Amino acid sequence: MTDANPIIPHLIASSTSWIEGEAVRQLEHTARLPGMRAAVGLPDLHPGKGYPIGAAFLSERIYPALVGNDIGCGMALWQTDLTARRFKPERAAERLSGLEGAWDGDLAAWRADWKLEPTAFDRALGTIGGGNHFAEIQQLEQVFDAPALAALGLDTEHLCLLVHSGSRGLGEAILRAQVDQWGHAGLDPHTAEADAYRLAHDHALRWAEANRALIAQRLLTALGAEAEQRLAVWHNGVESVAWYDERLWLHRKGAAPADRGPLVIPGSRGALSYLVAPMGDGAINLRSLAHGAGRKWKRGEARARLSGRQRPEDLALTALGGRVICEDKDLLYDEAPESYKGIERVISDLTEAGLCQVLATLRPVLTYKMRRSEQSHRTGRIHQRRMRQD
DNA sequence: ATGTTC
Repeated sequence: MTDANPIIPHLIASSTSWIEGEAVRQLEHTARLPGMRAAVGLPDLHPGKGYPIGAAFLSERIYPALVGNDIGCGMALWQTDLTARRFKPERAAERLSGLEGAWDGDLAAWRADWKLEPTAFDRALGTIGGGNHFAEIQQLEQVFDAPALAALGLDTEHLCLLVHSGSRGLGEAILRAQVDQWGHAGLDPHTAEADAYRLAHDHALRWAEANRALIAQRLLTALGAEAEQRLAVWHNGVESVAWYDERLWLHRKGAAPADRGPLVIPGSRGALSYLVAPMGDGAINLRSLAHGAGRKWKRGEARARLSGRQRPEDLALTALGGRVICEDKDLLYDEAPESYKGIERVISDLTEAGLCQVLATLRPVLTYKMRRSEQSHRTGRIHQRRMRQD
């Protein structure tokens, strides 16, 4: 079911930027959905499961499948009290483990602080998850706008912590219930069904935000550090927006909001991240910016392509000198810098289009993705041995 | 992306 008179999607990328054909086809297909009013592909556009990632869509209807399973996924930045001069990455790495398991703190109090209802997925509160999610200690590298940095409460002496995670199994369950009941048809916003989805969606936004805060707290506790949150955005979600004289629904799928002040657009583990200030009125970019470098290779593809030239231990230390904790080999390869496009081009596409300016860059120092417990480590080896025999 | 795996 597609619209007879589709709107023309706008792609924000210079002519020499490489965008996968499949991603553009998905963008065009999505632009044909009924009620679609505008569609934009950002420079990190890449193929997703039916719908592209790195895109924003303005529509008369609400499309849960367009938001995807990781409702509320986003980035939050803290300034820590760790000083860059004294920080010892190798010692810090030794202290970081166990963030995959359930938090042993007072979950009820945490839920109350964040106005969360109990869910069947609360054991995952405070866990990073897989895919491109991470918690990363970063150091401000180059400052282009010192007053803006000071206004944000950031300084170059202290290390930052950037957390990228989402709503884990909760968002997945919300999407699955929608697709089971309604397929991909989308919801009329003036219905009880739409109200029910919005309620669950908005709860997942808060859950995801609370998750990022608890991840930060657990990591900082392990390091004996304290921090204050400076920036927080989500890049998967749908919201009601006043668009000229209409009320429409703005879907962001791997698209950062450009209407909530400065934000960090992270590169891969082997690249700088960019602290940017959005610019412009948001008309051509649907009030959205890229959410990262954008995947170049599909998940599951990287290990075969890379393992001949890079061993897992090579990937544990990046070109910029950052350490990476990731004891899942497939994940380590999938998230290797080579699996991603260059963040520099993504940022220059945005700045050349007049959509943001760079305030500062941040260098990755220590990235935590996942540590295996002793027990699951053994299980993993047994599993691998059995697979080899098959 | 996913208490991802039957």
